[in-house]
Amino acid sequence: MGGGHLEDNVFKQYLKSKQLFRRNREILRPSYIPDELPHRQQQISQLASVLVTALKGERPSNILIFGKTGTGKTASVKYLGNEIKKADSELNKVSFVYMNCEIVDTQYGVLQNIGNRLIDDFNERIPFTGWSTERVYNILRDKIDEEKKVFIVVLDEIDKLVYKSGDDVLYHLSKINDDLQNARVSLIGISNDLKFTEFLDPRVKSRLGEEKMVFPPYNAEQLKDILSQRAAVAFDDGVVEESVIPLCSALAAQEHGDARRALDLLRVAAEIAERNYDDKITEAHVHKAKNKIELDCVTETVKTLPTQSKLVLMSIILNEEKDNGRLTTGDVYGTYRELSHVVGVSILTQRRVTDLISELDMLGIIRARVKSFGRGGRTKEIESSVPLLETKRVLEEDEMMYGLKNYKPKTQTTLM
DNA sequence: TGTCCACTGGAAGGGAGGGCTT
DNA sequence: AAGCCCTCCCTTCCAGTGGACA
Repeated sequence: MGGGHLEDNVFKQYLKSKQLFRRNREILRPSYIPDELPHRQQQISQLASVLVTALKGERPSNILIFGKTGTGKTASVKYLGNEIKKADSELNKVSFVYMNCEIVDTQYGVLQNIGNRLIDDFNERIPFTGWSTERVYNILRDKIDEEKKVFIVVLDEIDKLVYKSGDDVLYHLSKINDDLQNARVSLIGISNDLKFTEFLDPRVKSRLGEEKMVFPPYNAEQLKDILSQRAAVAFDDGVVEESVIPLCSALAAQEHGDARRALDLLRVAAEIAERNYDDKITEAHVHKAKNKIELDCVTETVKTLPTQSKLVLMSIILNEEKDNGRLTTGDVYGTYRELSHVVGVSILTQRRVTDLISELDMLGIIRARVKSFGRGGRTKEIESSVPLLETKRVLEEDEMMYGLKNYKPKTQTTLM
């Protein structure tokens, strides 16, 4: 490095740049649980009034909590979990087990997971596969019953579990108290789908929903309070321009009052500002953040798709690029067969591909609606709902798809 | 009014892949 | 090694269907 003037030194910008985050940026992550949850006092005290029974050594009623994403359900429950642990630290009569059923979504998985939380000895752990479910249940039951204790088991995203694996586990868990001599178990189910209880066995439904609560969405004002509270800890005074927090709140309020979204907007805006070496967070950063979040979300989902789904998605995109009117399952399947042949993977049946299409629809990557074309038959009408070029680029990054660069499908879709 | 198309989506089950048990 | 168990991904089979057209 020759003796350059500081002006043209590569480190110049770094030296000049200012650290925007005062502390750990975790504070702006939705998973962070602050000491106080604004605008959730009512829900928290209602929950507390039910759960306090546990501290008296008796079983609290089971609770079902409903509310859209980002309405503070998980945060409130975890917050109470911590409070209970504090209150119980001397007596140690209560155990709090939290589990996310989107990650653990099988009967076996749920039982195994709860069981292993209670087993310290590594050698006694329940293996993630191999045993019969009944055996896992028996171990779990015995383990729970060892002490006179109250177990509060939280099943977050419980609807996912029910849709995937039915209600057998819930049946057993909600009835486990009949098999216990000493301990007591109470369940807290968290769901953002109000209707999932319709899929439950009536007995399970009534046992699980002894208490029900709904978390309403936050409005823009409330979101502002939440953001201000966290921003005050995360940033120094004056770093956040005045209009930034109201803007984040307003944008998130449009998305059914999603606090998670509001926090993400603010955090990503700050990150963008930091990367640009700006010393303030402005509205422009928030708008950029909004686009980035949306695009990242798509990119991430597409990237993590299994190969076969990627091929199906690619087929849809290629067809759409040709733009020949409506796109049906048959068209997509035709192209899909072609592509699979080109890249040399096994070709799935149309039945299976229908399911993959439905999955893509559920992920929000495409839109697929069943429609009847009279004599033309009844089938899904498909259109992608992501930016074509970007998505295609992401798909092409997959080694599997190398052979498809610049590939033009041959299948002629019949024109309208 | 009925026909008939091009699928849809449920049911059942196979088999591979993880792993435990004896 | 043989015999289990549980889950995932997939196939086979098939009754069912909305609505344009004859």
